Amino acid sequence: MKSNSTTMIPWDKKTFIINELTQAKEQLKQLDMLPYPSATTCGKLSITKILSSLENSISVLNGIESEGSHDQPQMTVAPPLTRTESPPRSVTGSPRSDYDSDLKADKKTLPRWTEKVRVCEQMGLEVPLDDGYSWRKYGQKEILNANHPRGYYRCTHRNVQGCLAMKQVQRTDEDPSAFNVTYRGRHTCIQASHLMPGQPHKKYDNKQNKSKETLANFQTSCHVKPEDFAAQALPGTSSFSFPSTSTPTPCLEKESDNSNFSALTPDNHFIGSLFSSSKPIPCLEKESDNNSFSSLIPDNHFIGSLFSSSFISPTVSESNYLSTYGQSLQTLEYDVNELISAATLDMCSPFQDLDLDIPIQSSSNYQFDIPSFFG
DNA sequence: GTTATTTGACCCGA
DNA sequence: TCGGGTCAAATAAC
Repeated sequence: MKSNSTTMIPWDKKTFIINELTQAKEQLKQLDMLPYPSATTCGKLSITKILSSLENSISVLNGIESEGSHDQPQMTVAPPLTRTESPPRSVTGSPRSDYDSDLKADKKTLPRWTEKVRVCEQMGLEVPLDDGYSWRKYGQKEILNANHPRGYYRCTHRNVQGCLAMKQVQRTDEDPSAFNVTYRGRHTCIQASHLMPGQPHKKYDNKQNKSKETLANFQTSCHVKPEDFAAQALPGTSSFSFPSTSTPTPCLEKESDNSNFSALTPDNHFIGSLFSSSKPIPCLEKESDNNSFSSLIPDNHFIGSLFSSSFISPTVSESNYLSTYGQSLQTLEYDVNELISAATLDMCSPFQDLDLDIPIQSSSNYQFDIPSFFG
């Protein structure tokens, strides 16, 4: 299990990151000034959110700058804690085991954050789609003043690997297609292996076939330049489209207080999902209630917040990473690519976690080499 | 047979 | 006392 308490950032790199974040912010501001066609209003919103995320990241880094040693400033990235949960207990009231006692102690300090997940009604989903982890439902409860019950889930590998991750899922009253998902604790299990490219989630084997077809088509026929992405996002340019597929790829929208990405093709199909081999992605909207998680992600993943939802757990699914990577290409171009390169060189990169060989070049003529990327 | 889900009951904090 | 969270037996699904 990785450390999630403190993270050290060399002083010169921190300054560099601040500069790069600032540049990225300015570029996004310029993009934000451009008019958007109606089909890309989600993207417009995303830029606003990204700007917010950048500003928060910069302010946090500046905050570090003003405190402590300049040689080795410390960035505390531990997420905010809530202690609203009563410890587990046995029916008899007696401790069940030392293991459970440990769980009891650990659960008091579990991080907690909430995301709002929206599913497309046309998908016919009754619950938010799998977030890449395996969950086991252990309870459901009617909640006072709520029209819908709250489901309680814990990590499937809780008993085997002692993973304390849990989540609560509750449909919102105001929007039946939206769910509030409250996570507690981070995964310490080895689910990353289930999520590596080429190893689809077993629950979605059938549904993945068409996504794989899409991926195959995409791999064999696309070389994507950042300017291509930009062109389709900007008005007055020819629209970009991916190879046709029999599977409409639903849109995905992630929101948080600090970051937001929507990578939508002209017909509102989510680009990132084309990078995903694990499962189809419904129209999701994730909205974090936790500010600090967006900018400061444990394990030095804070930079990932620029391109992802509010929280990236250590073993986040590849679809999240891949899709957000595509989004980064689409929206941030040169400066941010350079920023990613710098940040991932010396920090614990989410891409490194996934052992992905992603070529990021500091060139305006950069070509996203899909075959080698997926090779 | 194994694993996951459902659901009523129990426990605990506010 | 009440409401939220969890347990665990029963049931369903694979």
